[in-house]
Order: sequence, then C-alpha cells, then structure tokens
Amino acid sequence: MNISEVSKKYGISIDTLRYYEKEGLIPPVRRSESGLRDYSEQDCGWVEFIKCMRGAGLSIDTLRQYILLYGKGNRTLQKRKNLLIAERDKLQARIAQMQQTLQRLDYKIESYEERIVACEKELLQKRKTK
Amino acid sequence: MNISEVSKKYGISIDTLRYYEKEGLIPPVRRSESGLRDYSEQDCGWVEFIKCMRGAGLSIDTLRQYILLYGKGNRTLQKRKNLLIAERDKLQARIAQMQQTLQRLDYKIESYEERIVACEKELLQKRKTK
DNA sequence: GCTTGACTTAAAGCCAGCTCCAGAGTTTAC
DNA sequence: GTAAACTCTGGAGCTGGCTTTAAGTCAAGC
Repeated sequence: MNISEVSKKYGISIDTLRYYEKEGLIPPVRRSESGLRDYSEQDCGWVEFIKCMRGAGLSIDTLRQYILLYGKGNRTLQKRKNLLIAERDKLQARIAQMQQTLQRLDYKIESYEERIVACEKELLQKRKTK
Repeated sequence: MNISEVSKKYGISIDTLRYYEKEGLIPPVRRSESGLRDYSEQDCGWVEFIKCMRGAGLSIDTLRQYILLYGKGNRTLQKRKNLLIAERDKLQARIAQMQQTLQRLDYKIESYEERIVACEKELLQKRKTK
C-alpha cells in the first residue's frame, strides 16, 4: 500500500503520515527499492492505533515513548502496561471533566430556552398594549 | 478583587487572565483610578465559566464569539443558544470517541496482563529446565 | 523621598502539532 | 519517450494558546 492509499484509508494527510514516522510514532515503514514507502498490514494497524490515540488526546511524546518501548521487545511489557495505565487514568479524568461540562452546557441551554420563551411573551405583551 | 487574587482563586496565571480579557473571552474588567483591574463577583463568574469551557476543549474563538453575542444583549439569545447547542454536540461527540478509546486502552491493558503472566511462566519454566 | 514589588501595555517568543515548499527522483499513461 | 502525477527529503512556516519580556506606572513601607 502506498502512502496516498493509506492517507485516504485513514483520513490522515500524507504529510502527517510522514511526520508521524519521522517522529517515531510509527515504526519505520518498509521501502521499495526506489525508496517509496510500502505500508504493510501491520503498518496500517499502527497508523490506525495512532490515529485513535491522538484522537483521544494522547500526546505525540507519549506515543513516541510507547513505540520506543515496543521496539525494545518483551522485556518492556511491564513498562508499556504502566504507560497505558497512566494514560488510561488521565483519559478517564478528562472524560469525567468533560461530562461535567456537558451537563453544565445542557443546563445552560435549557435555561436559555426558558429565557427565550419569556422574552417572546414580553414582546407579545408589548404588541397587545400598543 | 485584584488580579493576583483571582489568579490564585481559579488557578489561572495572571498572564492568562489578561490574555483572556484582551481576547474578549471575558467582558472588560473594571479598573481602579490608577488603572488596576478590580474583578467583581460577575467577573469572577466569567473567569470560572471560561476556565470550565476551556478545560472541556472549547476554542478561544468560540468563546470570544459567545461573549460578543452576550455583549449585544437579549436580541442574541437565540444565537447564543444555538452556539451552545453546537458546542454541546461537538463535546458529546468528543466524549463518545474518548470513551471508545478508553475501552480500547482497558482491553489492551488486560491483554498486557495476560502476556506478562505468560512471559513470567516461561521464565520459570526455563529456570527449572536449567 | 526612595526603594520594592505589584501592576500596566504591546510585542515578541515559545511549544505542540501539524502543513507547506523546493528541488529532485519515480511511476504511469499515452 | 515524454508529460503528468506521484513520492522523496529537509527545512521553513503556520496556528492555537499561552508565556515572557521590556519599559514604564503606581502604591506601600521604611
């Protein structure tokens, strides 16, 4: 799979794909003899994983760290697990905060509804008294 | 309330408070004769609101928009409500995505646990056969 | 009255995370 | 075989969101 196919498949720009690889978020992708990237199934898997994690807000740096550990093989299993746990916990906290804000927005929207109704009533009233 | 008190109260740096005001995220704060900011209760309310919304990921620009509409009074009630609804929906979508990623992380962590156990068994096995 | 420290502004600087560009090589279609 | 379309690299540039800096004003304590 060449880079533009991967780009289309995952909705990530070609530049970003190259950037991720350069930054070590994706293990180096195999090249054709002439030097063009040829993504394997596994490479695609990494791309998808990174897309998902970035989408949830994990930092470039954290993900680089993870891939780095991954590259060192089995003896980093525990470290990788710990990293994932830490990120999971952070994510959970962020979600909780966002949930609260969501509720606040809902409440705010509701009270806007009431105010708008009240405002319209007032306008009608004025029109009548004219 | 002066700026450093507000900064401490909400855990927002003095610089950021000024920046928010300059960018129109907070209506202009009253000044003392000598030009120093003197935050009212309402100003503090805005600070807290902005902090909450920024924490949930609403953009500076969106919030500026909202305050701008707020400044125009009652005739923008409907617009403000619509803006809030749009942001609520975006927030909801983000939360949903993050929830999915959270599950994925949980699953991944679990499978790491298994792999680690398997790895340890293998090590023990090797030690025995020695 | 002078120093110290908090405040003011505008402008520049910084960081993360892309995004674009130039110049060169490669592949594809006709 | 050549034009068009694609890919490569390294490096510059951009955006959002602060943060720092420089140069100045002001108030309180000694």
